Amino acid sequence: MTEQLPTTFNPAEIEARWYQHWEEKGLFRPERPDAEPFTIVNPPPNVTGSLHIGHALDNTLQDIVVRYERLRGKDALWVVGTDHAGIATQMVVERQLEERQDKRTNYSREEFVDKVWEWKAESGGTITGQLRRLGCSMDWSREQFTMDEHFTKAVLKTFVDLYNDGLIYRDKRLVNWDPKLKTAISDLEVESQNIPGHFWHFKYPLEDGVTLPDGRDYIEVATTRPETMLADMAVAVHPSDERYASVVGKHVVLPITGRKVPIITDEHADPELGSGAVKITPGHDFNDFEVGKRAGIAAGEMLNMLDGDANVCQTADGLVPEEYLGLHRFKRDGVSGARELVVQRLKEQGFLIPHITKTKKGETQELDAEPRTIATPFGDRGGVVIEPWLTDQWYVDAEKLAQKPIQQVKDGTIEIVPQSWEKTFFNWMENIQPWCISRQLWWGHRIPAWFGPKVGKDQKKASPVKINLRADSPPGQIKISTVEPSERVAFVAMTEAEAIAQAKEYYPDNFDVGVGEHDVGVPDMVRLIRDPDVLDTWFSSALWPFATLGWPNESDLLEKHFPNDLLISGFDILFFWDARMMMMGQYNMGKAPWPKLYLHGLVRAADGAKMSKSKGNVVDPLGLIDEYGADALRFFMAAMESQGRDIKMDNERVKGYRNFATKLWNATRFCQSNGIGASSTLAAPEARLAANQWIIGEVQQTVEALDAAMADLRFDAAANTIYQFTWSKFCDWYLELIKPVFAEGASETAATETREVAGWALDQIFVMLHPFMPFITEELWHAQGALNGPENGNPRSEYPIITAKWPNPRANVSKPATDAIDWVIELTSNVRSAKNELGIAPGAKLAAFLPSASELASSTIERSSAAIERLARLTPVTLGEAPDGPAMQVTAGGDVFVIPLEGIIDIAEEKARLKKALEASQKEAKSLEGRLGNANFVERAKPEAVEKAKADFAHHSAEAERLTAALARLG
RNA sequence: GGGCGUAUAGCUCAGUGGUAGAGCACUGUAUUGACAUUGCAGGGGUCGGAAGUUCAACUCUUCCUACGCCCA
Repeated sequence: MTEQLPTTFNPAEIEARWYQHWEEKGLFRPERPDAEPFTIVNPPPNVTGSLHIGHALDNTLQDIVVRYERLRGKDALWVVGTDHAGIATQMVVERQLEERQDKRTNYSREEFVDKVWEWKAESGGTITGQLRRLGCSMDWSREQFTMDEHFTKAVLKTFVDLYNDGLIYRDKRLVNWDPKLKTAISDLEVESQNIPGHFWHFKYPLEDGVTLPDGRDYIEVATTRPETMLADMAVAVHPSDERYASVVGKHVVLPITGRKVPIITDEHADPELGSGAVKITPGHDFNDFEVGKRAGIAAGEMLNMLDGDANVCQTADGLVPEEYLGLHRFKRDGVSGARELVVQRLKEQGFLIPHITKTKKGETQELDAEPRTIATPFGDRGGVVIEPWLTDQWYVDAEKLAQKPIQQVKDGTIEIVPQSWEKTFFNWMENIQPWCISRQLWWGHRIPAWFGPKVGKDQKKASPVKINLRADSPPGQIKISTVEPSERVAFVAMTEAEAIAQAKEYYPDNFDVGVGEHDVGVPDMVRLIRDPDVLDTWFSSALWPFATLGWPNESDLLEKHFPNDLLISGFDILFFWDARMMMMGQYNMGKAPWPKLYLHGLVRAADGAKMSKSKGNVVDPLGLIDEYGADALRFFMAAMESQGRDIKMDNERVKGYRNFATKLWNATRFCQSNGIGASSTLAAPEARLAANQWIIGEVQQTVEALDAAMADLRFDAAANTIYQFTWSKFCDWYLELIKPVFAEGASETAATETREVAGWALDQIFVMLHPFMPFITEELWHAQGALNGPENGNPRSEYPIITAKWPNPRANVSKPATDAIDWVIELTSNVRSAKNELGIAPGAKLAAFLPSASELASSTIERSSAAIERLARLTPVTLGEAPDGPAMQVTAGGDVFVIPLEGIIDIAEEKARLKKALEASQKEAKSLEGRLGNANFVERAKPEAVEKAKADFAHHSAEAERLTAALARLG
């Protein structure tokens, strides 16, 4: 890429080329052993996923920070990798099998897992390729996967350590069961939705002729889930509810099952809700579970009436009638379920209390149930209603692990940006529930626990036959798969061998211990079996900040890059991922994983709706890249990212930033056509000309503003700063100001200086813009380098911009010089504006008189007459009184130019213009006068505010006077 | 029911205790050499409503209204 740039900027043409160059040359992680580290870990996307607009935002922000820090000389490491995403990935592969009329259970576990690995090999590169298209400068040489061998080691170690510390335990309690995926899920994976449903009222007859004070021989209960009455174990009333005090301790006989259940008291029963009496199904409702426990029912005794598919099964007491067995819990695919049958039977038997209501026409109507909106839990992956189900699962004691992170956020060890998220964080962390981490899936990290039969102390020395817990096991051989969970003991270890060793310690000396289901002819042997479940995906990704760096092995890499410096994530995974990294970071590493957590919002559709596949309003970032270029999309994301707000998609704005890239492209072409090439110094060149000093000063201010914005992670402010500088200062003013320097016959010294300064300023733009728009800046950087390259001894063109140096102008610009340019700019704008209002052709050159010139004016007119002529189109400018006759007045600073208008314009129009300006000044002056006349203001306001008001008043009064005089002169 | 957030120009959004800004859109205008993916100029806002604090409120406080999100 030398010689000439094409006349139009084509993003697609340069993007692939530069990305490949960076990656091949290892530029995303240049060797900087002595440099200060800077580390970000990428939230690992699902391995089989593809890039959506949220990834585009998340990764753009991270790349901006990483490129910025790399340019500032740090050893910047952006860890990248993918997540095995247990449920999501298994679902994808199962769906593929379904399409071929096949299913998972047609295969062995090993065969199926192999299929998932095959699928990963096939499609795992999709999203990583897409991240490259976005320009993300991650360290691909160390790409990670949460099921890499070393990662698995980290996961197992964490599990074993937590278990040994009592922070992981097995418990029988209600879990959120997804009957479609047939696995337990955590609280976070449950989404509550309000859906229309019903509230049924039933009569539960009192036993043995007992009656309520009002004579009724039944208790009325209401429920939204009638089918669960098959497993009801009590009726609860509030302890202070007088209506039922006389029957507490008595029993009701449940319709259908005939089960006798007690009437108990519990705070959970709300006297205001329905009849005040509530049916209690401890095995299928979270609240009832707690009520049941308080009533002294152990988890193991709680009745269960559903199987893993949420079909009715027989309860332990065998009281569920035959006709219910096998029915689904409720109507599904048009087929009635247990719910419908229960309602039908109760109605037939007279136990249903109808809901009486009036129609719109005022007629009384009788319904089976009261219509009601019900907050219903759904699995976020499976999409079906979650069933609270009593099972044995592994839990993390999240409450204990949460304590240190809570404190760290409170004491500032971890800063959450924007801070408003702290409250949400505390609210969740301070009420955190045990974290269910076991999943009944095949794809994932298998839990390192091996079960064997529990042995009582007295059995320790007994013969093998006596610890044979089940009749169907041959003597001396114990198959754990036939042992009730409550009769199992777990050996938790990193390896099978360690688990066996533990087991040998546990079992009587004369026992041998092995692993596996079957055993033929080996007596006196305990067969352990590994827990078939896998861990919640988030259990492994919680280790991401250090397991990706090699932990638990110690290394320089880990030492240098942990803790990380910053985490950027969407607020939607604050609890799923961020909080758990805090817990695991603290537990495993003894430290917070990063000192700062930046949370960004969601990218929404143009109408503000959440994007979703079902709504069909998903915007594909790759499509935007194809249309406008990756640089434009990235700049859009940055410019729109203000803290604490979601981003609404706006294609027009992306287009605007594509235009911005084109603007820079053309500005560079202009520079090249005037012999302006690459800079050769990091510091600003020596400059004498005012325009050059001015742009150097502006660069300096821009760098400062940009650094300030980046320090605060104000991506919008950073993007707008570089945008405004490039377009409004550099292109609109500086390039226009220097055009005369390259005119024929102009000073060669001035041209040389200007080439140096312009080339330098352009390079500073490239570097400052590079984190936001890496592709075009790299392209133009090299194009400029080709113009003033190594053949001239310029070292700058030997390295790419990605590893260039962040601007450090160290310039000393003179105030009179920059003031002069600001003055020219003001004069030019005012002249243009006046001409426009008076309908004078913009190109018309006008003579101007300056009756009393300030020092700034006279020296600027002398030194920068070419710029004044070219931009303000005033020529000649005479220092002195204007001849009599109609004229317009234009100001710059305190200087008033008189521009004769004879023959050019209608005097009336100038008078109108002056009058408008006069009114504005008078209004301002009057308001300021009023304020200054207020003693309270003068006495109590800050002195600088008073000073400013005085100065403004003086200015506006003088302006009004001047305008009045000018008007008078026009007659 | 609890918590959080938002409300500023037609649209999308910044913003500060001293009477408001950007981009897009709109209006007018310019076109022989960087750029029409452009230049120049302009119109447009009682900063959601009410009360309070203050010399001064778009900004701070309280309440209200609307919308959105999270949790139960």
